[in-house]
Amino acid sequence: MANRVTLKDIARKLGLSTATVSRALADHPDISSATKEQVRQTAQAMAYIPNYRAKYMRAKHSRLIALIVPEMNTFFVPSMISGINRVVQQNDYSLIVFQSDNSIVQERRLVEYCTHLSADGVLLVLSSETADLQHLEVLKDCGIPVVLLDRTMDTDRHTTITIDDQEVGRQAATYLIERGHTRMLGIFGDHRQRISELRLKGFRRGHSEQGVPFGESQILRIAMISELDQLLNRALTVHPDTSAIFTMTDDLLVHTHHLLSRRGVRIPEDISLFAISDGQAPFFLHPNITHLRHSGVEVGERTAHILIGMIEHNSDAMMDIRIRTTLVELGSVETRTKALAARR
Amino acid sequence: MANRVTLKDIARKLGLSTATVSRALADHPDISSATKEQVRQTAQAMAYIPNYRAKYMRAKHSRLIALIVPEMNTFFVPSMISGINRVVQQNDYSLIVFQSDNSIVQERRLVEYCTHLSADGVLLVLSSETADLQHLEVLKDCGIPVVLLDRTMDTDRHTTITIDDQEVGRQAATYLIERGHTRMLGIFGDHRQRISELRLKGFRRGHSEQGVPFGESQILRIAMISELDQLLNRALTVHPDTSAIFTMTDDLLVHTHHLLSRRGVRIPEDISLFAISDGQAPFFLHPNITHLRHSGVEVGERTAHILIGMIEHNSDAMMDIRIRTTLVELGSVETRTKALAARR
DNA sequence: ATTAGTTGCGCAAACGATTGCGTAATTCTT
DNA sequence: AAGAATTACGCAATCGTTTGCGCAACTAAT
Repeated sequence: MANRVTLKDIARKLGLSTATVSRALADHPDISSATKEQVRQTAQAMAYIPNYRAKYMRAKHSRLIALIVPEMNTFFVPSMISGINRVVQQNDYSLIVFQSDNSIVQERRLVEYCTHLSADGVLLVLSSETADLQHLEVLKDCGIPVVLLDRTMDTDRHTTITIDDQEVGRQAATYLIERGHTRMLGIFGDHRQRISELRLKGFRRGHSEQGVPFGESQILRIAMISELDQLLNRALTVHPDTSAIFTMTDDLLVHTHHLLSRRGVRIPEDISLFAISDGQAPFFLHPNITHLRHSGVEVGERTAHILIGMIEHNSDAMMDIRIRTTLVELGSVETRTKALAARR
Repeated sequence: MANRVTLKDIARKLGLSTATVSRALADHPDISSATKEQVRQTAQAMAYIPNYRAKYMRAKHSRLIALIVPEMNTFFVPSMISGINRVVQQNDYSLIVFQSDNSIVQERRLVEYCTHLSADGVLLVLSSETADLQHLEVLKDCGIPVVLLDRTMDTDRHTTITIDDQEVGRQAATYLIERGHTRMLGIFGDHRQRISELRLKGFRRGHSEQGVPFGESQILRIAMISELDQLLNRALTVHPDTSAIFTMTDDLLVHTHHLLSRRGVRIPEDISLFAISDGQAPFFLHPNITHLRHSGVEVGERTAHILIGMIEHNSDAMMDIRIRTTLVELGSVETRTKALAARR
């Protein structure tokens, strides 16, 4: 509340005009170096702090980038934010983070709020309730570029950044099948999200390509983590011959890992475990988990670069970018030669 | 970039003045309900979006709350952010998150940036390099309230919110000693942080109160998680009779847990494990880890409430608030009756 | 010595909203 | 019916900057 020092104050003190002071501080060529030095010193002495709101009112931009995530889940999102943050800061923007709590109502509210703030760009990870992208039109109207990432939808009106979810699902199935696993469980997220359906689709395709049957009862769709316990128990009862489990996220991985351990299941001797992961959790679980690495930091960094590019070049070329994943082989998958032999 | 609709545009279209339009939209009693309705409709039709920067330039506030964290570590910070976020949103503020990467230089830069933004308040988790609080004076000068949380310093000039770190350290030691553990390892964070030193101090006191010796070689100070492996190995070699390990954070917990598992150590049969934790990780590790729960969400919520109180009541009563912790007994600590008997 | 060019600075408008004050038209009072 | 009170709106200043333009003073060129 303490009224801040303004350009006018400096100007008055020095007997100059605010225009001159402003230009001096901006190192404008019209101002003599003597004056510049003087202005700089008194600004310093008077503890002058520029008012960005006033500054950016005239400019058409705010150097603010908004990120809306459904939740700060424990694994992927924090690394993603780290990545985004780094790039955003490097380019002299600020990141403002919102959380939609997986609610479309909140998501709509937040998107609208971005326009109020005149954010220069918006990064959006869709909530699980989001069924269409109409609420993003207001951003288009304001000329605010949007990039959808991680949890996206099919769209030709927005740039999206994901991994090739279907391909990654296929790779997972293929990897396990090639190591002799023919009876496995696939644990997937909320089926309303495209990411879940794509990874599942790929997982199915991996099976069919290899001629391995894969039935509905081998699929677990987990909308809330608390459901996992019961569903996993049931599936393992129905399929006592399960030799491998695939989890499509870190959250699912760590909880599955725990439930298996509690059951006394040895990994990988009894059941192999394979995941899509940001690459942190696999290293503190025992044994370390073989996974397809999907780096949150990298996703964040690339996304931020792209958004900033869109902002600064005013481009709205719609792209659909796929981040590569890398296979990290650790100790959680066992090769079943017998089973393999039997199949041949 | 598409130039947005302003009050002036609406006014022109309706043959009114901007003043009337502004008041109509603000539901000012001076305006007739007929006019209000008309204005609201055209505003809607023209897709009018208020410009918050202009709005808040006159007001002395921005409804922006800044949070500076050293890093988005995988456990405590995300839950804390969730908690903060909830309260901030409920009170119609927005949260803007910055990351200092544990660098004092960045922290300084970010604090200064908060003044540029005219944030209404600042939440600060100190970086490990921060040795004094001088860089916060500029906030005081601007009348921006600050609350230090989680990783703080001794100060009588700022409100701080932590758990009673020393007491919690003491409780941890006491808990383990009462269950017959007299040879334990304590794993602590960066020693430059007060939080580490306090928890260690309490841990020591717990020992001395119970008359149990506790030497330097039983202490591991981990500034970077990569050092843990080597230091833990060495300590376990020096103290092969170690029957319990205490970790002061979730990060240290999960990595310690992994290293122990890799060594083939059974928990709790061979070594008991006890932690201070946000309460998530203990449930996905096997066995579940007995811990003193230190809820990030609660810390975040309470902190946000306090800061908002300071903002809105313009109070600068310096407080030092302690969040309570709760003991959650799960399966990672074994009672050593033999050892206990021997001691008596 | 006159013209032309440069240097250094101020005036004032503008960004988009809010708000104290003034005022015309209407309604109420007695 | 004349004054008082109310209603509904507009004028213009204001928040703190930036910036196009104008202009005086000085230097350089002819």
